[in-house]
Amino acid sequence: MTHTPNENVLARKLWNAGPLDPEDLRRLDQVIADPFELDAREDLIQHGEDPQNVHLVLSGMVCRYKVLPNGKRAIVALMLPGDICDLHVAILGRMDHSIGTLTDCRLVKISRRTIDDLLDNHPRIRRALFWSTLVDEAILREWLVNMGRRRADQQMAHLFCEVHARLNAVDRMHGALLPLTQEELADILGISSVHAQRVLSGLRKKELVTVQDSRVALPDIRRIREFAQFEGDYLHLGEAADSGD
Amino acid sequence: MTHTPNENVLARKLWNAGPLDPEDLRRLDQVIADPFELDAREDLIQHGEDPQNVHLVLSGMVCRYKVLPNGKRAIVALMLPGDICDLHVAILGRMDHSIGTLTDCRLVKISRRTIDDLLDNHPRIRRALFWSTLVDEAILREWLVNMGRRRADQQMAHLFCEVHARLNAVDRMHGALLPLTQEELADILGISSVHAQRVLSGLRKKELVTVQDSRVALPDIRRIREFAQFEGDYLHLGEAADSGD
DNA sequence: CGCGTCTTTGAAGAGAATCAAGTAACGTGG
DNA sequence: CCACGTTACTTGATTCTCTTCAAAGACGCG
Repeated sequence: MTHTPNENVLARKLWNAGPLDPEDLRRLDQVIADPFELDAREDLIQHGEDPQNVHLVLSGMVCRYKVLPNGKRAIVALMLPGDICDLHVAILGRMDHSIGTLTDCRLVKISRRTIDDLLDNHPRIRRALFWSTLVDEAILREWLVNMGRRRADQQMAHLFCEVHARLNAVDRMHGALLPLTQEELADILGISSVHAQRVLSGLRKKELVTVQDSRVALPDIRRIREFAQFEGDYLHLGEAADSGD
Repeated sequence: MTHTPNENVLARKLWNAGPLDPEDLRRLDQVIADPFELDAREDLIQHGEDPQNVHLVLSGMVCRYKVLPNGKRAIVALMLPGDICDLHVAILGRMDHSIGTLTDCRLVKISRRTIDDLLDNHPRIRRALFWSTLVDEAILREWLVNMGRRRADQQMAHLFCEVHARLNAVDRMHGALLPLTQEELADILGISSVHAQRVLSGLRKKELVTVQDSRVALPDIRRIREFAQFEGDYLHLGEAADSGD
């Protein structure tokens, strides 16, 4: 359907916003030319910094988080392959939160100059970047609804559905997702890790998820989507988000 | 300090992103030339629509909301004078939520064509619009933290502090804010209206807020900010957000 | 093996939802 | 002018979800 153009995850992600020209694709290939590796649980940027680079995820999982005065951590976004972590810094300046890896990652640094070039001289890419920012916002809105209005079990199921759909949009994946500890899961959902454990084992008992070495899989997408009241439209991925897998 | 350029609330808002040229200001004056009025509790756009216009708030208060299968409403954003309600539609297409007024409002419709013109041909305005989108995102992140991690009384106090700071950034206001019913307040905070009442009267008892005909005022900004653990940096307003009033 | 990290389970208690009544303020029509 | 309906606010009692504290089991690793 929306047949992605190449092996460049950034291009694949932005392709969801609409077709790009071969010239755009070449530019995007340059952008991801020089990746580097990072272990799990390392910070990319910390609150208050004013970094000169923007980061793109090629593989692995990265999160935005804030630490509260009482020491608790709130994870406010999950970045998957193809996601740009912090377009902010190119425009907003000082970081109002931190960014760190959850798993081992392959990443690319993009300079502010490159971002400015993409925004100023490549209208289709600019539009696509704007699109991805707006989608990020839509995801935040859904997380807000999720947190405020749903019980923890539905909320957790909803998160799984979302990650599943987002991974599908950049890379048809086969099998497992979410290499998260229960504490990280709790920090995303805004619940205690003890409760996260109980909720997760509840979902397992309902056979909505299976877990193998702290990796979650969804054996029956349709059923868990129904349970979570998951409506993928907010991801703005076209049919990709709606298809079972 | 950041002395706003004129009586145009859109220009004032965007001025927070950085200075604009006289030419930009003239263009923005054209944009808001033809306002219209709307009563409280009217929908501007509903979930699923694909509208041809974007809306700007000149006065009053507008909200984004989603309605859940169980009939409950979740308010996921508050738009104040100077805020553009739905840049989304110009880029994302189908609405994934609804937008409605909370109070009587003065608004402006902006056509998609105008938005495209601003984005394509006015680099400083484009940058400012991008800035405002990223600030909206930052606000959502803070709401998410607020909802997930703070007790309802701190959460409510935090909301009051935010609205106070945002109103100050476009228009030094004198006195009252938030003409909200307790049910609307509850729909923002993700709590029941009964609990909202108890929490509000708790804040009143602590003399952190005063209420007159369902309008909240903050008699001692410094004290309520401390209570709410409010740090205004996420609003990216420079000193405007930090000053008491 | 021992150590740390993560997971699992139990019991007690706080915060918020829900259900239920009752009060206050306001506009409307008789 | 008052009875009435409507809407918002207030209060109490009960129930539910989740937290906190505590401890024990599982797993991987030097």
